[in-house]
Amino acid sequence: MINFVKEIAELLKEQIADLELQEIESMIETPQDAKMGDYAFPCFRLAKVMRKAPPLIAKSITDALEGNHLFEKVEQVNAYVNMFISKEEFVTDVVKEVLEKGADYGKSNVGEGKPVIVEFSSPNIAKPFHIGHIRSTVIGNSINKIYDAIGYKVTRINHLGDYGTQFGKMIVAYKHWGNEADVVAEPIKTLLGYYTRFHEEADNNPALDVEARETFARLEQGGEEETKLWQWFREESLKEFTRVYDMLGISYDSYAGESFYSDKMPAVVEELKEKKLLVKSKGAEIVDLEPYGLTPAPILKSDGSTLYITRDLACAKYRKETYDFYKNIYVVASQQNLHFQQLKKIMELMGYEWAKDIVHVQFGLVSLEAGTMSTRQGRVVFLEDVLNQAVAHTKEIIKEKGVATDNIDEIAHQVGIGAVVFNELSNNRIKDYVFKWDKVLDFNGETGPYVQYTYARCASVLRNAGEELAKKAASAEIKASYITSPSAYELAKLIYKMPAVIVEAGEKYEPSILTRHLVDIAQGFNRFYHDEHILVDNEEEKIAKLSLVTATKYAIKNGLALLGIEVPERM
RNA sequence: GCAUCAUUAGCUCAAUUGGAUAGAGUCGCGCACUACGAAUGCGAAGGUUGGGGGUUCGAGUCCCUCAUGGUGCACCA
Repeated sequence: MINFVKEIAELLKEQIADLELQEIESMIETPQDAKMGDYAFPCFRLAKVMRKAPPLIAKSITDALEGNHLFEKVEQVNAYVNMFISKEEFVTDVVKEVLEKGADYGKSNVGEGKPVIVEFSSPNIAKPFHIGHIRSTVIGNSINKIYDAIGYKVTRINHLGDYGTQFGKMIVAYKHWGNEADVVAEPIKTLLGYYTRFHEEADNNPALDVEARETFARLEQGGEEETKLWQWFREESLKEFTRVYDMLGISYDSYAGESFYSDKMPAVVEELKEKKLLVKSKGAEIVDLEPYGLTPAPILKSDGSTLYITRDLACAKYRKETYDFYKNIYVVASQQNLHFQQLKKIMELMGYEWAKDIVHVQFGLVSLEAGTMSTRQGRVVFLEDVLNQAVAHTKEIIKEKGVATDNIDEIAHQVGIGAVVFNELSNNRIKDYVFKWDKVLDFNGETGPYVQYTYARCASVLRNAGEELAKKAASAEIKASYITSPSAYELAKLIYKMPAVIVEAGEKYEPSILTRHLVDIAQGFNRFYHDEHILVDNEEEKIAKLSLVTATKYAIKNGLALLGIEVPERM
């Protein structure tokens, strides 16, 4: 496919000797309003080097570019050079490219196979998997897919919260009041019940806390009974998590959680001591980060036991040794900002230059209308319930609309789950939001179902055209002059832009950039669909238009796949 | 108190990282189903980009300051 920006930059370079090619390339813009051209070049910055008024520079560049086969028209407006690409050439190029690449359209190799780790979801064992967990889970999944698509070698890790003093409490509670059958029937709700009961009883009975600490100590030392119980809790919890992951179509390369690093901590602590970073303070062993504007990081408690950050230090080292990562990405809430700042700083102080490759992809808080979520106060919405509700709601709509299908369950699943995921990936990660049922279940406007509907519409047109024509549209030479109308051309431009959008979404760890672009493509198609009749009598025209429909279909399908969303052929 | 993130149309959010007249969706209003799917499209309306300074050819974007809100501030994870 022609790289227009590059081609234009080379043409401009002939006119502007004072700037580097790369700089010129970065200055080329695509105007917000199509009336001002496909590409624009602002000349303000040239005024100083060229010692001429910007509009005059723009004029001379415009004159020089005019007549080049690449352009249909070149205009000077004030300090801007507005360039209009030759439409037929452009549309032919885009459609051909998409049809050739098919399922691979949108992929690239900017990563050159470099290894990247994405840690995401990472729920705590024996705690409910609620709507707040959707963020890390869905954003992380998408970042994985995007990095894979732009040529990195990704490793997907679920860093389970399966370690810490809380498990001492859990084991004690189970031994006092537990029942095996209840745990098997409903693991998380039951275990959570034990956990809250422990806290209630411990308020009046401090002996329980002592017992919990001792129990955890035995667990750390590999005590047989404790280990067995802990493993059982872990397995049962994981079964519940997996149910949700299956619904979302998510899988992992590794479930190495916190406990995995328990035997790797002593070495790191030793290393910190050797490098004289560890100091004693108020009974604990800490790393003093005050010179760097951070609060001190405790590494060992007064009783010598370890902490969350101790494990994360061991974890980062292990990952570097095991995967030799180019980037180690943590998709974790912004609340843990300080933790990751400390982690990076300590790695840096230890002399690891790759500390800079630790990336904290943070996101805002999800709350409920009643306030922030609190499992103890029963103020919580379970993710599984949201997914099930969305699927059920979709099923009703499908019935209502009388969609002719014999796999209503599959479609309801694709659309219902897709709606929830798309909604999550629509906004900037950093924004806080309040979960509202009617918003998740609203399928009009800029939503997942809207984009999926557009896909189904493409599929429908191609079905109506018949297999033979659809095949021709996917392979034959097309008469591009039939698809250069404003709406067809705008649609082609949006499809052309998608691979670059995917790279940008990856570089910024921001799937919403892709989500929004898919809405643009869907809007572009629906406008085209309304403006023009596709299945006309003239066969050449029909095939040309169908090829654009086919290209749109691929773009939407491939794009949604990177968000972790499937597409229905009808809905 | 310190740190940090946010604040853009009634509501939910964009804005090519300093560029042209700040754009979408939604709510409400007015239209369009006897063409290929109305989970759609079109039109009108809606703005002192939280306030105030500054930097420059040019600021929603960068700097300072104030206000409001979220989050975090050593032995939880």
